Amino acid sequence: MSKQDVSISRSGGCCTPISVAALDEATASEGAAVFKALSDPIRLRLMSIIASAGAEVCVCDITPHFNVSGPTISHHLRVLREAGLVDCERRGTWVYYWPLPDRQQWISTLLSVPETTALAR
Amino acid sequence: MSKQDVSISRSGGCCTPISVAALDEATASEGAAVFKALSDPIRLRLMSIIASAGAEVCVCDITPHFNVSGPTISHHLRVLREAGLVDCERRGTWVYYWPLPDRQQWISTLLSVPETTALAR
DNA sequence: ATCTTGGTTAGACAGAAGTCAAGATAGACG
DNA sequence: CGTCTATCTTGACTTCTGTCTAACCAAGAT
Repeated sequence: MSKQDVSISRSGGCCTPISVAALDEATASEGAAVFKALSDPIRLRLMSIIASAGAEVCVCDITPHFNVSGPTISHHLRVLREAGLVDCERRGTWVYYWPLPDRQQWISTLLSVPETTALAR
Repeated sequence: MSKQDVSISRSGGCCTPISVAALDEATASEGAAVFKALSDPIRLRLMSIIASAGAEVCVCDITPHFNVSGPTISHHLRVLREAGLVDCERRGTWVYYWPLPDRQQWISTLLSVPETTALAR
């Protein structure tokens, strides 16, 4: 098992990609939890809707896009929230969601493939 | 050894991050399947070991790092293979795995946060 | 206060997923 | 050929997950 300690500081990066160094168990568990939150098609679409909106999104604008019941949407939103990918706030009658880009950027960087590694084999 | 279909449907502008435009259902399902493959701590560590090795990795070098049985490792490696994240080949007595960076890079880009979007709120 | 609308929580259930033991398979070596 | 080693597959078991209905809570309107 080759254990390389090459620590690359990528511009805009916030962690070492898995292509560069193997993850320790704790980081793997934490990362897996975030991936699990995105491992459902509905949640991934929810995340993309919220992240691409460029503003807070009302749940009432989200629900019509899906063919599942309201409680199911609510359940998926909670999973995204508990994974640290979004946050929400009730204002008056409505609840608004917005993305938390830090977590999203973290796992994106975790998966990024540096050029040198991408050419391996 | 095994060759699943790893076609990436680049429908509707493939590498557009979810922060920029919402995903269609098909792309969301495809992306969610890849995230699901990485949603287990053992699989994420397997992926990082294979991706960071810089060379093919023998299963016999992987198994000792984990506290689960051989069949379980084999099962997880199969999941990664069917997700298009790794491929393998038997040579003699041993089976070697190597990363397929395309899929990995695809979802990394999918999650990337452009500067302008990252500053939203 | 009561009703209405928007959203979450609780409970239940079917199906999916992770794990292991046992058996199967593939190749190396006599 | 048979045997040994490394790995995968199968089958069973247990736990987890996605979904629903029903009930509940929060805020505004009547």
